Amino acid sequence: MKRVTIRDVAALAGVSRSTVSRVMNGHPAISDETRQMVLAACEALHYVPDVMARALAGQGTHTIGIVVPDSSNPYFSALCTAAEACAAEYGYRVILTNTLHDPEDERDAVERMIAQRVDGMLISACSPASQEEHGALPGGIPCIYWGNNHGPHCSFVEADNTRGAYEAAQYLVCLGHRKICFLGGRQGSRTLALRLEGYRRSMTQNGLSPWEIVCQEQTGGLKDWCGAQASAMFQAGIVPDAFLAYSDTIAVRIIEAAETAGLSAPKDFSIIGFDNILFSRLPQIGLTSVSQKKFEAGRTAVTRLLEKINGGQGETSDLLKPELIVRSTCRKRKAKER
Amino acid sequence: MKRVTIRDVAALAGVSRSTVSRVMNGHPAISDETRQMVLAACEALHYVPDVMARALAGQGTHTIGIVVPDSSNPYFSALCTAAEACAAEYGYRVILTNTLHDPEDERDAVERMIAQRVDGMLISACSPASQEEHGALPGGIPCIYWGNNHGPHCSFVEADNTRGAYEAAQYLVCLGHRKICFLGGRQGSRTLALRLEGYRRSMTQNGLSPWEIVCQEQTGGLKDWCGAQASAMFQAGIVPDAFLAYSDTIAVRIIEAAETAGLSAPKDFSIIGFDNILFSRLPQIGLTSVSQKKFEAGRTAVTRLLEKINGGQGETSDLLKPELIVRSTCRKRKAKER
DNA sequence: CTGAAAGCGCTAACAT
DNA sequence: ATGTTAGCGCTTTCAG
Repeated sequence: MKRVTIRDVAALAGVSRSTVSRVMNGHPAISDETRQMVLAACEALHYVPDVMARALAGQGTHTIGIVVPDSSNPYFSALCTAAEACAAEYGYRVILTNTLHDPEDERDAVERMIAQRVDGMLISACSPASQEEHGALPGGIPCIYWGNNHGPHCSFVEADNTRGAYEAAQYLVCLGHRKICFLGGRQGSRTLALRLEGYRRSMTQNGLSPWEIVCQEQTGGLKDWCGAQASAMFQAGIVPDAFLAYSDTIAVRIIEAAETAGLSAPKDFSIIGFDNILFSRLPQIGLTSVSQKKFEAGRTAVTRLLEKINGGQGETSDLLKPELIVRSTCRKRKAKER
Repeated sequence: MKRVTIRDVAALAGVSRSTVSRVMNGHPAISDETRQMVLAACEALHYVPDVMARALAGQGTHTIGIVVPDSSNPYFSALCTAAEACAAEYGYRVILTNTLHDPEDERDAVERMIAQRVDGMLISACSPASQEEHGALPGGIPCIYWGNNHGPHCSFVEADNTRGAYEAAQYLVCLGHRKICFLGGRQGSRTLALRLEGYRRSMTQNGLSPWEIVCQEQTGGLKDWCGAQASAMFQAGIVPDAFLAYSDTIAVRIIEAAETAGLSAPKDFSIIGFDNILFSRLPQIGLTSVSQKKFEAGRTAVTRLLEKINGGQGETSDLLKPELIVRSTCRKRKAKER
């Protein structure tokens, strides 16, 4: 079955190719009669305009590129799905790449997106450094950064992480916890920096000392690393009053490690995660978590990007207010326990 | 920053455009000297060949299209991520669309993929009917169907659902359960049909009567629907010995509904899910599940697709053997309980 | 080994 | 209101 082109339609309808093109693009100056003819021909032939050719001829591609570290991570998965759905509403397609947290892959991905002539990009960089490295590349093509790992001078949509971490930490302090351990995140991540900032502010304000366990390696499985750290900790008999985990997935790993060591939350320690991903709400998990409003973030990012694509100028920045979803992994520490 | 084209490179290197093209494509008949020149020029200009133009000129797009019902579903999310990773290894990009289980969206998606000139497609259809409807469309472009909702005469990669369901049901029977309820799935889904087949075979073999609760509506949230069914059931005081849930996500909903009604697994009933998704392994869930080897499925599908793209003929079919992952949502029913 | 020229499918002035 | 004519950036015979 050969590809059906605009010529075929033109031939069948007995008009010129431009006329067909005009009909396809809703050009006003077309007689109703010919429009019918053409439409009928399209129908008969199952004609679908070739996006490549169209793009080449100067129209946009109606495609937006999404670059994320790992779309199987529920957090990104939600973001991507929301974005895809929102983009589809506006007639945009989405092309997706995972960088697996590798700055080199990230750079390649951005280049390939450009080669693909995406009309715009949604990027969640590995780190501000990696973002700045390829920041110049898009040259003109609109770009919104997702999450917090971006350098200065660019448009972004991010959750207010500092505030989220601060409020979570305050909550733990109010519950009477004093030895509060922040666990997880990769050194160099701005998200991490922001969350640590909120955490530290709370610690300082309450006269407590920060206790931070952060991954220094730049590649490899962060979750596994964190799980191992937690295990080691419990094995050594060290149990904080509470954990502020870098993410829900990490919180779950910590809880897992704890179970193995015969401990559990909230009995032996309280724990809060970040992101409020899908399974945190399961009664069996009931993880108290700082919610990032992923769906809203996905939509906002696409909306902003589309604004830019359609001529919007200037840098935009959306700071989404996080929300502490209280469930059942934290409990009040009684005075005598301290 | 203007787009840099092959002319710019040609000009800088002092050669013709064809020569640049040859270098870019690793054509053998090129003197080392000119190759160096050209490569240097590319480097200097940050030249990246335009994928659109290249596609238009007859080369493939090195893009594969993925059409799934819902990529935020952990099952598809895993599949997509595996596929994306595998495709990337071979230098292929991936473009993704969610159909949200709407046959019309599905058809549109397939058409758009064709318009995008994808070199091949991975499709997880809503139902065999919807697949057959657009089955003719791809006309020549290679296509692998994922999962079980495909009609006859097409290449596919699927898990052996019948066997999986059969073995799961047998396991429940061995545990001493007799009132075993199959809950979930959408009428018309072939996956459902296959699972039911396995379930029924086991029931019949053991002289038990099937008890099936299946969603008849063709759109809308399946998970919510199932949750509601389970709630209604518990509210009415009906509690099976065991559930065979259509999927893990549905199993979790059932468990949730149970908790609300003051019941829990495996105390009050046993339950097995399908898919062994990410969170089923969490100790807090510990859901016994029929594992679908999603990662392997993703890779196999891409591999087969690439074989086809590179000239492979004929229909392929991979039936992946499922595996029952025993965790802690099932228990032996004591004789006196019967 | 390299260049010139034709064309992939479509759009966008410019004519008519 | 419609047809004509150039390209868009690249590959690919076909000559040299």
